[in-house]
Amino acid sequence: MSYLLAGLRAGIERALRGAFEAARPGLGLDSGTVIPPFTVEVPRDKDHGDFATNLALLLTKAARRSPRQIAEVLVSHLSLPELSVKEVIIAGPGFINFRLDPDWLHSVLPEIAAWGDRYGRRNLGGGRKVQVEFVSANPTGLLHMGNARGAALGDGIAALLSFMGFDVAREFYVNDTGHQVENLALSMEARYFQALGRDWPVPEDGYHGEDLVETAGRFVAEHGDRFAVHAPDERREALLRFALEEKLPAMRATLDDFGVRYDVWFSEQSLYARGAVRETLELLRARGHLYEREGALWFKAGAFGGDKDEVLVRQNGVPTYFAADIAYHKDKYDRGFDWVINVWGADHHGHVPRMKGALAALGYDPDTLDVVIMQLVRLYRGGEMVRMSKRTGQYVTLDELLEEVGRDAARYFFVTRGADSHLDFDLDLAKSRTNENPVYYIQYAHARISSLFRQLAERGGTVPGYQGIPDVTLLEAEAERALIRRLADFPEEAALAAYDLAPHRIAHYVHDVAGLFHHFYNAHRVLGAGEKLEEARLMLVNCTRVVLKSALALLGVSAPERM
RNA sequence: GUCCCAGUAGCUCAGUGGAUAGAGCAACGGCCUUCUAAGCCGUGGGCCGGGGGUUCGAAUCCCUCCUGGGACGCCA
Repeated sequence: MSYLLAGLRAGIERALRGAFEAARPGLGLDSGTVIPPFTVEVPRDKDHGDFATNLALLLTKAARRSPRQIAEVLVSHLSLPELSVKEVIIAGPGFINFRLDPDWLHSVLPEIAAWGDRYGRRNLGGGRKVQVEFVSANPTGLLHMGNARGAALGDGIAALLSFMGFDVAREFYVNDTGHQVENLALSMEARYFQALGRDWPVPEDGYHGEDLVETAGRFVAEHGDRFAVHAPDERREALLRFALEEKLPAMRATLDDFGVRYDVWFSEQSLYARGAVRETLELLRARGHLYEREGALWFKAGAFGGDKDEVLVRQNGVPTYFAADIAYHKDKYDRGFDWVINVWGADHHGHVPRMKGALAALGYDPDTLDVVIMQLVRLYRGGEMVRMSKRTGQYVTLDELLEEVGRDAARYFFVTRGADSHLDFDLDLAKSRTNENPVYYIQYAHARISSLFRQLAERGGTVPGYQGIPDVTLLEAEAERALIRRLADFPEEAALAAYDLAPHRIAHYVHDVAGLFHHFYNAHRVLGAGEKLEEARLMLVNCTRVVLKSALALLGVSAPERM
């Protein structure tokens, strides 16, 4: 709702609290009765007014009479000074409905025009530092569909929180050490010898992607066969370094093409290099949360809500991934983030309780860590599921997806569904240039408006803006009022989406706005509607453009001026 | 076996305590000498997986069962 509408809602809420207090004696409620957690919401059905509250329904037990009777008592004590509430009606089982003076809509467009591209922004965060970590793929190959969904989701969440006034940092955790990286080294070694004509198979659990064949080929071009005779450790080290120096910038470039820019690329290796892992282990040990068993060092995760205890240092003395991850999360808090959000694939959900447990063990509030668990992505082409297997190296990469369907469609499709729904990505739909495709439907609305403005400029006209607000009371057609009403929802929608860490709400909202615009556009002429009416409609159209553009920006989707 | 996610229109999914459950696509029927038809209008389509419970009120919360996916490693 517009800021004005939000104010009205807050005013109604206050008035209801006042009415509750005043109605205590009449309802036979003693002073110990607290007001129940009632809602003031916008009813789905327009006939039920602009706002409705369930307060009376929630008081039936305490007041021991029918909700409609309670509602009548409440309403008799209700005073709504200075609010543009036109009537209050008791309806249905006992809802109290508030109908606003319909003229309130007239204030929406001037409000949007005044805020411009800042319309919808809030300062709920007050500059609080929040970190969003997402993708964090192993630097061992190319980015796949799961990474892509994580990128779109994480970036969308970050954008929403930024819109809400948080100081947001986007971070990529680079797993540049450990078992997976060793696998990469061994896979590179195999591809290296293969390039030199030797029969040397890629390890069973190695990386079988074709990209390593090319990487090894470039290594040979640069270094020839001289590493063939080196000690294996040196050879693998050189191959690994070469691969990482190629893979990391490649992933960065891909994500850049996807419209995702990180503030920090955080190296896991760096945690070891500066002793952060050891320090964290010492801290946990000092707090009495570790013990040794069978030559390994264990964390008492079970005592902190985990399913079972977890190994932090193996028998062979090498810390586990989990140990490094704890050190990493401690580092996040040490850097001053007081809210930490991770976007993880569903295959990591079991990691959540022990990570939170580790934070609790270190003395942090585990509730300051939010982990958004994202379900898997399935690709469809021609109605058939595209089988993907990392082991065989057969999977569609993000690069290929961007090549095939383009950035906007990819970004939009990945955030159309809630994170905890499986995502079926229909490649044919995403790249179709027809009305089947929701991305183009929305972008088309923006392009149409832009086209209007081009023609207006050719006629020497200007878009009504900050000075000289036109007479918006002329916008009384149903299609106009419906569009204005929906534009008024934007700040509330953005706030709810941020609160739920759910960009898909914005995806649905912006589609809705586009639909209302197309409906309006088809029913009413803008240019040539008559001087006063044309001005008013231009203003409506411009405000629609502002909201479309802002909402699309939150999703990382462009707002084209032509299509 | 234990835990997590999902099950809503033919398909893909929104809606997670409110009043008569929505959208897109698909199906069917209309609208282009007029600001972009990548558009609009209309029609049909639902035991909200089954059962039980809590509540004035349940798609939404609880229990149980069924189905699909995922996790349960000194991998990450």
